[in-house]
Amino acid sequence: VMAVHFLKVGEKGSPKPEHDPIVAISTYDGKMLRQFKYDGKTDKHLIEDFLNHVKALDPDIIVGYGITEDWSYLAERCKRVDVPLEVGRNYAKPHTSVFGHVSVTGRINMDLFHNARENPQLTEYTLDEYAQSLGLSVEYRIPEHKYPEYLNSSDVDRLFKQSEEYAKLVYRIWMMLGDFAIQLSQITGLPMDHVFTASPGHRAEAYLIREAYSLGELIPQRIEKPYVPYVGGLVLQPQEGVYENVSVIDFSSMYPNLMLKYNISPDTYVPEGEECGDCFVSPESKHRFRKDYKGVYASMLQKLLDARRSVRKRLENVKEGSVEHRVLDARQKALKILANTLYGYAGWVGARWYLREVAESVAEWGRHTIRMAIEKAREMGLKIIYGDTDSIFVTDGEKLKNLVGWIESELGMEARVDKKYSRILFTEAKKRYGGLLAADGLEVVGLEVVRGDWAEIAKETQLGVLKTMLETRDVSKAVSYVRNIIAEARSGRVEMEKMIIWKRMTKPPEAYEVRAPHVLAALELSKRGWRIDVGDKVGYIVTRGSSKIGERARPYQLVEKKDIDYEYYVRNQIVPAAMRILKVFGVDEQTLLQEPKKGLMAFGTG
DNA sequence: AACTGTGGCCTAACAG
DNA sequence: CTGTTAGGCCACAGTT
Repeated sequence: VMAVHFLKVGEKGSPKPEHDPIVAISTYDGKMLRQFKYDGKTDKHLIEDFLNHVKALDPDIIVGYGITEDWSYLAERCKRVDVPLEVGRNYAKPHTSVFGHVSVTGRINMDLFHNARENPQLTEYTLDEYAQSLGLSVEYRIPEHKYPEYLNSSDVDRLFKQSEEYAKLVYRIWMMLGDFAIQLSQITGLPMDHVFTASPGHRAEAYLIREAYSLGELIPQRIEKPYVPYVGGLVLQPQEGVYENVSVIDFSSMYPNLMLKYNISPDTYVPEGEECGDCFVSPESKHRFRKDYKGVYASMLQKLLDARRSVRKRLENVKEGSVEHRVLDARQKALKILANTLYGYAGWVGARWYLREVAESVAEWGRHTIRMAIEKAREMGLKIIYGDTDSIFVTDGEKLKNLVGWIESELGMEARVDKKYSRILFTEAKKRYGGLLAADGLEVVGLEVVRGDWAEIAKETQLGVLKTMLETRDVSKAVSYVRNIIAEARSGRVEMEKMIIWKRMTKPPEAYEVRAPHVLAALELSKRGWRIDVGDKVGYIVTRGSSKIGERARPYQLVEKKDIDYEYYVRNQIVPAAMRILKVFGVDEQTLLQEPKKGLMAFGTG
């Protein structure tokens, strides 16, 4: 395995291969750290040395972060300095293959960036942020926009050092994720360097192709089909309030198990007008699925679930932390992800095995199942607080076991008490609640606290309020807590970072028809030479003025503290976030907006 | 002509 | 994949 890092420096904005030579290439193979440096005149020699090193080392796997782009950068540089980019085993150049992946003939070319892109929690998608999300600690780094400054200073060695560290970091990450990639490749049949690049849908499809082949089934062509929406999972309306001792019953892998149980599959579906003597019939649309042979979906799921069961069994007898444990754990994770993907795959119009009736029937049987469970729970005298798709929130503890037993014996579905809340708060909204887990800790679902598009100051306030109310139920304490934060904000005693609102770009800035705040901020950035890509997160701060909010939203990099519109943050961020919780206790906005009492609390935080 | 309120629409982010 | 919530823009209608 060879990990590689390319150090590129853009004198004006992001580096361009047309005029910015490669400054250094660092490689690490677990033992040897190598670096090829710019000689001050041309990058011809460092590229040649690097290519010779690759030839000598002859790695099976080349791994990088953003290496897909690096190869095309290197290709352009090679053209300019007249060096053939022979890195493949047949001396071929890297070339584009499927899913936008770049292949190096004879070697496995892994781009960890594609794995990072799958993690929606990341905001900047830098290697450092990605490493941190995997639990690796990262020391101070020179930020990219300062590279040119360092390049022309006596501190240039720190830049080279950093590139070496990056190569080592990439290697370490590969050591953590390699097993998972190998397992995913083995199960799906996708080449290993495609598994991170391919979407979950393509991964499921690769596996289905294997399964169909082994069953002697024909593989459907990819044909454009009309998109017809269908109804999904059932969500119960919660009653606003605080509840004590609430248990959550979860159906385990509900959709996969339903597909298995009713043999729901494109090849077992009986179209309208055709005869079927003995079929499973979906509860609402009356779609029919034959029983006389097992469909591709069911047989794929059967294999996945059986395999996972046996892997988990083997895991019990393997020492934690050992290589075998790591490999097995990676395998059971890969198996679970694939099983859970199949329902989404069935409803994806681009899928070879797409059939709306399949996805529709799965959702129907899901709603049917949960309705039956709710009905039974009520019959048993249990109170239903809430439920979403495959879970029900129930009060009381005694009869729970009976209910779970009934679900397993009468509905033929696996279910278990997943968690217990000692106290839980519901707003009038679905998919938004917070509670204290009996086991330990606060859990927040759907509320602003866990959303990425609210300013930190608002999220922090809401978390404080929620915690206070769940732990002490002391309304006046929560109110004075909010009043103090409002006072601090109004006097500008809040860090600027806490005022940034982040939004992800889903198309290029010019393509938007509505001039929303983040769009205008993105346009301003790109006007100033920043490159804004689809998928990038744009951070903006609302500044003072009387025009529309959008026009006052400016990229946080360009805002000075004195320009911040603190009143906007009070009215549109802090108060709404706090009110979401406090409304439940009858507090109104005016109460929050009053001056804080000049008691100990008010002075305690100054 | 400027202002205000309303509802539809666009957009994003979450739950499962 | 669908279900759900929510903010802000924008066109429009009615008011001043």
